[in-house]
Amino acid sequence: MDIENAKIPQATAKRLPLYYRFINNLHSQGKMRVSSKELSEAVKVDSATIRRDFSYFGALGKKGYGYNVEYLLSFFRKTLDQDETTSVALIGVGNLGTAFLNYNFMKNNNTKIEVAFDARDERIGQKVGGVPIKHIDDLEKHMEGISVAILTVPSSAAQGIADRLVEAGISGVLNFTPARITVPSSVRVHHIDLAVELQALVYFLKHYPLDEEEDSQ
Amino acid sequence: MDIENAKIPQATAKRLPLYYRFINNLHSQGKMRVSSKELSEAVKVDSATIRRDFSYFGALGKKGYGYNVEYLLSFFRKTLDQDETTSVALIGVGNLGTAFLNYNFMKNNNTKIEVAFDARDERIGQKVGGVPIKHIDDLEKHMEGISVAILTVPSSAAQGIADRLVEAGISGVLNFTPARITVPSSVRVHHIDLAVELQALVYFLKHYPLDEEEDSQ
DNA sequence: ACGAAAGTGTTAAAGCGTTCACAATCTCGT
DNA sequence: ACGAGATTGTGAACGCTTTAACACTTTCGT
Repeated sequence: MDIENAKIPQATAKRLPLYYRFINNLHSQGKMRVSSKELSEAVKVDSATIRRDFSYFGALGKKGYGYNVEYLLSFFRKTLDQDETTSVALIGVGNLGTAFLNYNFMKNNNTKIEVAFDARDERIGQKVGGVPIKHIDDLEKHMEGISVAILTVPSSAAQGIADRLVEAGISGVLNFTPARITVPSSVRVHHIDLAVELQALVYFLKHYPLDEEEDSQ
Repeated sequence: MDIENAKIPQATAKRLPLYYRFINNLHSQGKMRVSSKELSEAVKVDSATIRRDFSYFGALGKKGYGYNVEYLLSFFRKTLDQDETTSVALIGVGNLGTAFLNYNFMKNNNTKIEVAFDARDERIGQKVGGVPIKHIDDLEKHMEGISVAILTVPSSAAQGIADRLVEAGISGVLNFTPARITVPSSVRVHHIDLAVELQALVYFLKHYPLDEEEDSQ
């Protein structure tokens, strides 16, 4: 099954969760069918791109009709492995970490934050968003079955914790610290740098024509 | 001056804030020179890409030597308009919003969050991270001189507030809600969807070979 | 039952971004 | 003052992504 999946372009793969959520919305609104044009307006992705994306999975739609919402939904559920849950740990229960814990990921997602870690004693033993908080010193004791970590710690602590996560066998890290962490090539790291995002937006505003539009990602 | 700037690829523009921060770090460490190779290891961007990026601004380095940190720094300061501050409003003082307010943006940036808005009465009048909180009903009264908005509200409120921001003359929106907002083409919107980022990371882990590495953005 | 309208799936082209590879240039120790 | 070593800036190749465009299929109102 991976042979087929491996052929899907990365750009497409990044849009799948987005498609899935909107199709989910349509379904709960009771909508039965949808065209690439309609979907395009909702998710702000060119309709040709949507058709192309879908076509990597075969012929999901019908010419002259569009896509059956129910069918699309069940297809995406399978494809995104919605049934098989990925266990996630969150490191650093500050404001950003708390935001994540309170976000109801299970609603549409195949991921669950099983455990959170913090360095402050007064936090230990509490639950936030239903997730128990453990002490960062005990990281290694609670990492069984965890394959992904969300890193929302001060940037000075990032590399040290990353090293421990790698040691504990992590597969992927979502890094919200400004620090660019170094890990073995077998570990996938995605950086999301809030300050950079804001600064980049400002740069675009100042230097790019203000009347033709592309979109974020 | 825009004629020159408009030629810079978007991918490059997105990396500029990142470069700027690391050059800043080097400078405060007292480093006098840096090569594209060194910088590459720090920011996790291919050294050829860095040289290419820099070359869009002319010849910033010296062959056989590298780049003078001080010169690079002053150049980037100019280029990123570090001197001219952009005023930002933050809408929605939840956990995520609070994280932003406590982030010291002025440290390295040309942006300042001047005002925050929330719908909960008990929040009004407080300050978070030095930023005063106003009631969302009074949005229009406090938007003078604000050109960018950070949207950290519940997604159900996103479009309504976006409409009001547009009415108030906003230029750019950093949208953290899962909702894809609709705005005139003269307004730039960047979406950052935390759930999608996490889900995309998981998807990559499951479906892409685990031993060759690219990087986030 | 037919024909116009709708809308997919895909081929082909254009656009963008990254990376290779190396000539040109500068540095620096001796 | 020289030559080995370092490192840039960039032409060219490559690969990925988007977009245009349209043949083909299905729908649906009359």
